[in-house]
Amino acid sequence: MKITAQEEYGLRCLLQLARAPQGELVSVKEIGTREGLSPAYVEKLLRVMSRSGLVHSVRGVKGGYIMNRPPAQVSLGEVIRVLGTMPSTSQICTDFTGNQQACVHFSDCGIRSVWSGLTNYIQSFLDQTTLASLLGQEYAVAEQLSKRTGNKNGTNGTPLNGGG
Amino acid sequence: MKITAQEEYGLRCLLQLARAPQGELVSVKEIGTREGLSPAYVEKLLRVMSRSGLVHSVRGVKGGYIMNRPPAQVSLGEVIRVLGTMPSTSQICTDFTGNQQACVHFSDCGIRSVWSGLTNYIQSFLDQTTLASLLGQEYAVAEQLSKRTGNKNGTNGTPLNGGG
DNA sequence: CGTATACTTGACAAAAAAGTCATATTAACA
DNA sequence: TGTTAATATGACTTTTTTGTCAAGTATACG
Repeated sequence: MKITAQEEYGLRCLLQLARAPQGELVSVKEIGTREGLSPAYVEKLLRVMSRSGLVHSVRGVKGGYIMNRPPAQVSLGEVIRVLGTMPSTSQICTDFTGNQQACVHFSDCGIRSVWSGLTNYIQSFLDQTTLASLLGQEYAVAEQLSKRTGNKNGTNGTPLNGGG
Repeated sequence: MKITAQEEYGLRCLLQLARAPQGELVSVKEIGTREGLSPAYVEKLLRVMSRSGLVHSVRGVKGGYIMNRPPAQVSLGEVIRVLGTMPSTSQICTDFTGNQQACVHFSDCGIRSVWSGLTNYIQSFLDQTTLASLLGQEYAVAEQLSKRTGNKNGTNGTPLNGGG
């Protein structure tokens, strides 16, 4: 069970966009500097998200990337599905390289059921988490209000779980 | 988010041992045949589990592999921790190759908290699932009873989730 | 226009994971 | 005690994933 590099770094880059004031573009170079990643790599990750409509890009001098939807309306599940290789429930076992007979046709294959159960379980966690919540509740609220008050910069809130 | 090959195939091999009648050794060759995997690969996977005490090996002519504990007393979580590279909560971000400043010291790193929350969430699912339950409830019961009745062969039961 | 800045693209290089092989060791059994 | 069947091990090859590069295209601005 593993979080892939593409998911980890892709999410980091996306959060940089999520943190930017509404409507403001952020350049690849800027994100690279903030996250300590090479611009070429950041570019690659952003491109994946751009192609799937998660972010929007603007070329040319003053160009950059920007989120297509506000962070409160994007779930982690969506991001991970775009960046990663999370198997959809229906794909479980279809790319198994072993004995398909033993896997698909016999009823004593205990694997499919756990993997699909686990996958659903994880998806439900991810789908219930929005990017805004990752930036802290304060930020999420600030975002909602920003359209009215003009206060744009959320600093930090309570994390989901005090990890170390 | 990905289930690694080692986890997938390692678990399959382990389940073959779990299905074997109590006290009976199963050879690598036999497992390979049943799962459609090469003996060399099965060997490698079993070795990992052997070194960490999940299974026991017996060399020589009538040798083979056998579980160290009954399937009802082994959790999926334990198996996955042995086979895979699930990050422990404390490791989250320590192997991040980017800007550690941005990750560790700033409070606006929303990553650590989600990853550790997600990791805990997954672990709790895995820790609550025993190998016996993967073989179907009937089997789990049969196992418990086998010491008294001598009925050793559980066939199949209801999967956790009708995946496909 | 021309130039500087930024995204776009596909090919490539490096690293990690997956899977194989040859060889050594152990134990049963005739 | 020699043969056979099995595990043990580490080096090796292949495949996949990560990450880089160089050349191209679009846009702002002087």
